[in-house]
Parts: sequence; C-alpha cells; structure tokens
Amino acid sequence: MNKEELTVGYMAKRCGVNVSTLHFYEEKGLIKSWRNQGNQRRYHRDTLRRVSVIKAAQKVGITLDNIKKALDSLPENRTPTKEDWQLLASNWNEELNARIAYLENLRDSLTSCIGCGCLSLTQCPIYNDQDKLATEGTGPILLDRKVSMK
Amino acid sequence: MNKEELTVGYMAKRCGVNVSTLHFYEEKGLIKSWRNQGNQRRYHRDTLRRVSVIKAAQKVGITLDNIKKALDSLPENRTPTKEDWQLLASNWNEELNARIAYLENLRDSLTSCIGCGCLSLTQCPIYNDQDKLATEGTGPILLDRKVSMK
DNA sequence: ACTTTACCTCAATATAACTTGAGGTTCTAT
DNA sequence: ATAGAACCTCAAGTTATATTGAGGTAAAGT
Repeated sequence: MNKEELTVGYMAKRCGVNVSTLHFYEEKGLIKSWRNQGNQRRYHRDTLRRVSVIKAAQKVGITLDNIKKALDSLPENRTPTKEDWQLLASNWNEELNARIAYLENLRDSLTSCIGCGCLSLTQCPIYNDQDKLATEGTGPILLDRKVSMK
Repeated sequence: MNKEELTVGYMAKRCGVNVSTLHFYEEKGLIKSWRNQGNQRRYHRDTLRRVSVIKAAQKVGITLDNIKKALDSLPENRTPTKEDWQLLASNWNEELNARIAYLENLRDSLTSCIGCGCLSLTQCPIYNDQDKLATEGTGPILLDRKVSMK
C-alpha cells in the first residue's frame, strides 16, 4: 500500500474504529479523504492522528460538535505542526481539569451527603443543587454543553 | 397539601426535573407512586431523596439501569435507613474515584502526547490505547458499561 | 480468470434519557 | 359554578453517536 494513501480498512484497524465510523466522521466534517479511480476513499497519514485525537477528546467528554470546532482551527493548507496540536491539547487540558475538579467536588458531597441521613432539605447540597451541569442536557454526564471551547 | 402525599408537580419543582421525567422514572421502575381518587399520582416524601440520589448518581456518570439496580437493593417494606443509603453512597464513591483516576491519567498523557509531535505510532499512548473504556459503547464518556455495580 | 475480500451508497435501526403534543379529566380557587 | 391550572395516557419526536443491512462495484489473491 502506498505510504501516503491509506485505505479506510487500514485506517479503521489502526484507529480501532469501524469503517462505518470513519464514514460517519467524514460526513460530519471531522476528517477528509479523497477518492481513487474506483471511488474508494484514500486518507492522508495525518488522519490517523486526527482520529486518535478525536477519540482522546471524546474520552474527556467533549462532543463531536465541539471537537469539530477545535479541529476546524487547524490549518488546512499544511500538515499541522506540533504547536498547532499543542494549542488544542492545552484547551482540552483545561476542560479536563475542570471536569476532574467537578467530580472531586461531587465525591466530597456524595458520601457525606447521600449517606448522612439528613433530611434537612434546605441545607443538603444534593437536594439543593444549583449546578447547571446537573439539570441541563440529556446524556449521562454532559458536562460539555456549558463549557466553551473557544 | 397533605404532608405525606406529594403531587407530581410539587415533586418536580422540588427536585428540579420535569413532570414528564418523573413519569419516565416511574415507568422505568426507579420510583413509585400510588393514585388518589382521581387517578393522580401521589408520592411518599422519601421519593424526594430517591430522585436526588438518582440525579447525583447520573452526575457521576452512572446509567439509569445501574442506578435502578442499586436502588433495587434498598428495602421495600420500610423507609431506608441511613445505613441503607450509606451502602449505596460508598459503592458510587468507588466508581467516582475510579473515574477521577481515569481522567487524571488521561490528562497526564494528553498534553504530553497530543502535543508532543511524536509520530511513533507504536509508542504513543493515545494512538495505542488499550483501554477498553475508549472503544466500548456509544455515548460521550460511557465509563459506566465496564464497571460492575454489585 | 475467477473468487474472495474490501469497498461503495443510502436508508433504516439502535440506545439512553428524555421531551412534546394531542385529546381528555380532575382539582382548586374565586 | 365555573375558569384555569394541574393532571392523565399514549404515541411520536429529539439528540448524539454510531451500527447494520441491502444491493452493487472494485481490487487483490491464486
């Protein structure tokens, strides 16, 4: 296989995703490909990295929409440099820290509060949760909705 | 309103959820109610706590299915005691710690790896992610699938 | 050359966790 | 007594993130 023209099957295997997922990402504008004579997708080697970054970001809980926004900030005309990627990474790192802090906070109230036996509803932090994150959105964690991605 | 017979509207307001959400939780077996003469739902005061706990657990990323399993372990015949709730809390606390550890781990590799400029695909922890959590399931974070709830 | 594997498109299905809407009933306040 | 708020059921819709399947084409192996 040409070193610079990766097939979707190869991409999928290397990235640990299904072929259909790559199709899906392409449809969503997260990755790009060109076609060979027979209309089959071909990927640039850089796309491996892109997909890995998508997966890493998802683990942080960032939605595909937001990942797309971040990736859109990468240069189109050249292979992204180390600095380009580092900018992304540092943004997500902030997110990640915020999420960790949030979970730590939650943990601290969880044991002390769920198990506390208190029924003073006006005081209990779990009953009286002002946290927007708690009431917004649809999915399991959904910290994402409220966090700006710049 | 009778102190022991809460209406869905009141429940919804107190818990910060929609009425439809309470219907939904009931349908899923997460909460219970009885009906008054006119077929309207009435809730026991304990249900406030139940719903709060459901929401707290969701913030940790636990799915409704797993929350249900945990709640099912509470006694039906009596109001759950402090100890009953504490047992739940400590299980979820473990989950939470695991998730925090996971995110910390991810954070540590994120900056060093996404931004590192390395293209040694055999070594980069983001390219070569053996973590089951990363490749399973469908949602944003989905740490849940793999974690047993006992 | 022929077979098998990989690829293509497009539409439908899956899952979690809800929300919305239509059409109708019951409560509550004046 | 009556208006308006709150409630009821049941079906369909929503969002994110894919997966699955049908029907057909291209490429690769022998």
